Amino acid sequence: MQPLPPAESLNQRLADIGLRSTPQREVVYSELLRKRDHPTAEEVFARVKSELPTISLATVYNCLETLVQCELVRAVNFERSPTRYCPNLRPHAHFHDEQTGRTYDIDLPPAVLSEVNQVLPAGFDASSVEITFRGQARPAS
Amino acid sequence: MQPLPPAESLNQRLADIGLRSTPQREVVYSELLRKRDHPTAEEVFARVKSELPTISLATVYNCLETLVQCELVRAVNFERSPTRYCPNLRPHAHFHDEQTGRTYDIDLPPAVLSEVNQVLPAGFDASSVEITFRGQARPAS
DNA sequence: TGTCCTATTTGGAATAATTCCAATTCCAAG
DNA sequence: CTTGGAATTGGAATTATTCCAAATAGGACA
Repeated sequence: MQPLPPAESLNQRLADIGLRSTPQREVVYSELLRKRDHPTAEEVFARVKSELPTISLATVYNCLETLVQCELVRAVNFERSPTRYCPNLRPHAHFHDEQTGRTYDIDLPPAVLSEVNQVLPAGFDASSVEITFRGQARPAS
Repeated sequence: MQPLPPAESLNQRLADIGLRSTPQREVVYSELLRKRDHPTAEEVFARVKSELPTISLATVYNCLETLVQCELVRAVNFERSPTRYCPNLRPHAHFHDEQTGRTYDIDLPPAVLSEVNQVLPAGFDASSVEITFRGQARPAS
């Protein structure tokens, strides 16, 4: 029950949903894993160009969308700013620092998650819940 | 400690932050209160035109932004879809029905809200938290 | 190995929501 | 009245993203 190494798990997940493994998908995914600072598509694009100089922005968007479908990556939205991408698979909330714009992952204990889900009245069936804080961060770490 | 009637409270809030009361702001606000279905700016624009035929879309955006500053209205974002506006001042989460696109307010008991806020490590000071469910709704009401 | 078929990538155009801007218009105070 | 700042207006600009049609790339199979 160890997590698979990234490349393994990517190839596996792609195969699971009938998609191919490609250099573009691999590079985009490993870039997300390398620097987990919730980059935008444009930022990922800039970063992967050194590895794959001919990659296009459209492909970066495609790959990111594919990774989201594979459930290896979460798309995160703050207000109207560009979508950011996050390869953290543990249940977590996001904290958006209003001064710096930085985003932090906040682990969500199962107990809290289940209490949150209990606020839903009968007839509401949630497939996902997203919790987003905004404020000022001065993290110890 | 009764809530003030809407117009009162709007004029009050505007005055508090040094802004004027205008027909546009009043009409936009009362339209939000009249049909609380989380309309987009375009939808508000369409609805207020009968009352104020010369109002412009830019003004609707301005007014909505002003109401948000007054803290009489919350801006709600789902993924990348257009911002929706919500005049519900009670602490609540949003439930986004993936089939119909409809949005429901879900009351948040203070206990849940405070438990959610407790997941924040030291050094994280949240000014607001937004909880969004996605899924399928078949509400009793 | 070569061929074919389809998935994928690519670049550029198109779209959609929102913001910007400069020119009026509107008030409210003096 | 006049005047100064606030607010509104219409249209242009911006930004993130999606769309699209053409080119490329891989894998299956003869």
